[in-house]
Amino acid sequence: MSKKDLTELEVFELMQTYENHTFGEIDQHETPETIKSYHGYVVERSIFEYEPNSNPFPDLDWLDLEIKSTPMRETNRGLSSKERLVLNIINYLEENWLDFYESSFWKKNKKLLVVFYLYKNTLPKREQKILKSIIYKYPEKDLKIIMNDWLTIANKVLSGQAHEISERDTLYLAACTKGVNSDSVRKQPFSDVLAKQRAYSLKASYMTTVYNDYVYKNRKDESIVNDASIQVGKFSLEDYILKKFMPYFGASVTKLAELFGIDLISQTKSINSLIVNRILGLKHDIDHVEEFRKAFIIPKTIRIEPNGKVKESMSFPIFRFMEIIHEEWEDSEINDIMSNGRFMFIVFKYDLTFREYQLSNLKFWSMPNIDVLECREVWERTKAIIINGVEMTPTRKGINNNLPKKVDNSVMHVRPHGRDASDRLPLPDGRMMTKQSFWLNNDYILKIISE
DNA sequence: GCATGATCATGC
DNA sequence: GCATGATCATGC
Repeated sequence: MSKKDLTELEVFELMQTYENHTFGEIDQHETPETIKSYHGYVVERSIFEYEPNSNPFPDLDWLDLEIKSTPMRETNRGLSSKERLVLNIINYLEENWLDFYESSFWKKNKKLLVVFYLYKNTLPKREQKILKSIIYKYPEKDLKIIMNDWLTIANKVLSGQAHEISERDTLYLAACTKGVNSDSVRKQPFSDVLAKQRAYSLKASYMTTVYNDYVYKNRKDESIVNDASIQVGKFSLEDYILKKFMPYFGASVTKLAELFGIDLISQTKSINSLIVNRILGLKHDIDHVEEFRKAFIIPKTIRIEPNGKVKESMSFPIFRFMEIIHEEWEDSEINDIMSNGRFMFIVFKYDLTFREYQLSNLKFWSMPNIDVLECREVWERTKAIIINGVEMTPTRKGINNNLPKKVDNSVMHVRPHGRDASDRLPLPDGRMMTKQSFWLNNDYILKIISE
């Protein structure tokens, strides 16, 4: 039977038969592993029997179905998408920037057959396995966010700023660079400046959530938007979140706690987060908000003290000494957070007149590349120190170490982060050390939220 | 007052 | 019991 006769359901059922199969088992053409898009080649040629191409219409055009393969990898937090899902290249000159439904993105990618496979850097490509294949249609509320993302990209091009496009401009759909090197540039319609070649892509955070939605249907993710929350071109996800906070700006922590029925006693370390949860109307943890996970939005509360300063640096998840020594910066969790995360800072500021903390500001922010480089420097130094053997010196205040300190870098440092000092992990040389994590410097945070 | 080691509160 | 966000504590 020709593959051209298959219905959508039959395509889905066909792909299920390949789950847990390696690409080597599927391949009927001895596809060389040196091909960059090896996995896609194998699926398209050996399962669907056509030559990979760059047509403007979907691969299985009679079904409006575009085929995509994407790697998942194992992390400390379960499976997560290894990279963004790259779609078609953007032709700035020929794209219809006035109508989303006429765009090359929508025409080619309105419906996707996504083949998730398990990536392991220890395995050759032919031994990597297909995990799941799904036929993916964007849920209505996702589509609105995607359309807003597309408009953001379109507006950059229409104002002659295609060279200023950044992946961080958008939430789910992004324009990622695509080309052999930074010399891959293209003309844009409303400026003489050449712009980097880019492709539409779905963010890795988005793909991770799509995968987990599919595999773990009873997940704890909680959505904060519905189909009507966002208006394309008028009201973004960030506008929507801001609107939820608006009524409470200027209110004191005491008052907000009272309003939401939160007991103030013995909750000093969590009171501000609890208030934020209630403002967003959450039942569960703020880390399990669907839209935050898809867009990689990282909520953080910040306190400004009576002296106008941020006293505390900002912590991130611990790293494992035995893992960081084998990692590269590009694959590290902290790089992912700083390069791809979008921070949502909720600021509580001490008011000198009323002598209390008040909810004062909400700010979305992404770290500039130049500061990510600083983080990298700290990370590389941390890795080197751990490989060379950490120096630990007992003092009256605890055990001092020689990992990167706040005074060493303007952006990030390393600090203990555990239940207490006895909460430890092994070092490469067998000694144990209190768990550590990366922290953004308090003065750096103050600078960001003051801008 | 700051820098940095240590610890608390919460949710899963 | 652990991970994590947030804050505390104290020597200098």
